[in-house]
Amino acid sequence: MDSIEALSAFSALSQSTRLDVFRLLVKVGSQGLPSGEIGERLGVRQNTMSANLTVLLNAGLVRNEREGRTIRYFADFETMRGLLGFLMEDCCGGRPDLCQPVIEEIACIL
Amino acid sequence: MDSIEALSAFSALSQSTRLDVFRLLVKVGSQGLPSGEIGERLGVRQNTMSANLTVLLNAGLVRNEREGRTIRYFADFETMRGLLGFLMEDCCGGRPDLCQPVIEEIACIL
DNA sequence: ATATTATATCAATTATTCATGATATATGGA
DNA sequence: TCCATATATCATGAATAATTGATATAATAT
Repeated sequence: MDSIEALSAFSALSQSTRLDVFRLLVKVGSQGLPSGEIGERLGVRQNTMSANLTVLLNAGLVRNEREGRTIRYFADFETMRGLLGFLMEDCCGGRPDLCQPVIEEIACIL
Repeated sequence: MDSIEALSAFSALSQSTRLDVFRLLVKVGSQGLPSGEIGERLGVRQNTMSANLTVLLNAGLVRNEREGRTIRYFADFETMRGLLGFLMEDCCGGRPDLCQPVIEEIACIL
C-alpha cells in the first residue's frame, strides 16, 4: 500500500453510498452480493450504483466475479489490511498503549 | 461513531496533505507537533496547512492544545478506534479468518 | 503601547465530484 | 436470431472542495 492507493481508498469511502456498500460487503463476507441486490438493499438507482461500485473497484476495496448475467461483488480484506497498516504505520513507537485499543476494537469477538 | 462522523473522517483522510499530517501525528504519538513544524516538515504553506488541520480537527481525527503562541496537534486514537470499529462492524460473522489478518496488520510488534 | 511571531479566517477562483438520463455491452433464453 | 435482463459507460449540469493572497486574531517580547 502506498500513498496513492490509500488516498484512492479513503476517497472511495468518503461518500455515503459507497461507505454503505463497503460495510454491507464486509458484513456478508465471503459470499458477496450481486450488484443488483446491493442496489435494491440500499435503494440506489442502477447507474448510480454501477458508478459507485466502479469507484470501489478501482480503489481495490472490492473485487467482483461475473456469474451468468449478474456480477457479484466482495469486500477485499487484503486491501483493507494494507490500508489500516499504512495508516497506523509505526504507531507504537514508545507507546503501545495508544495503539492497543485500536486493535481491540476490530478484534473478532465470536 | 456513526455514518456522518465516519464520512467526515474518510473525507478528511482522502487528501494528500491531510493524510501525510495524520500519519505523521500517528508516528510521533503522544507528544504531538506544533502546527508550524508540521507545515515545515511537509513543505506546505501556512494558511493551507491551517485549513487542512481544521478539516482534520472537525473530523475528530486530531486534537490540539495551545502552548504559548504555538498550537500543538495530536492524532486522536480514540476516533481512530471508533472509525475502524465502524468500518469492520460484524466483519467476523462466520469467517473470522477474513478479519484476523486485518487485525494482525496493525498489531504492535515491539 | 508597539512590534513580532504563530495561527486562523475570508473571499474568490479553479478544480473535482455527484447523480442522472440516455445509451451501450454482455449474457441467457425463446 | 431476437428479446429480455443485468450491468457499464457517456455527457452534462449542479454541488463541493482546494489553494491562495490578504487580513485578522492571539500571545509574547521590548
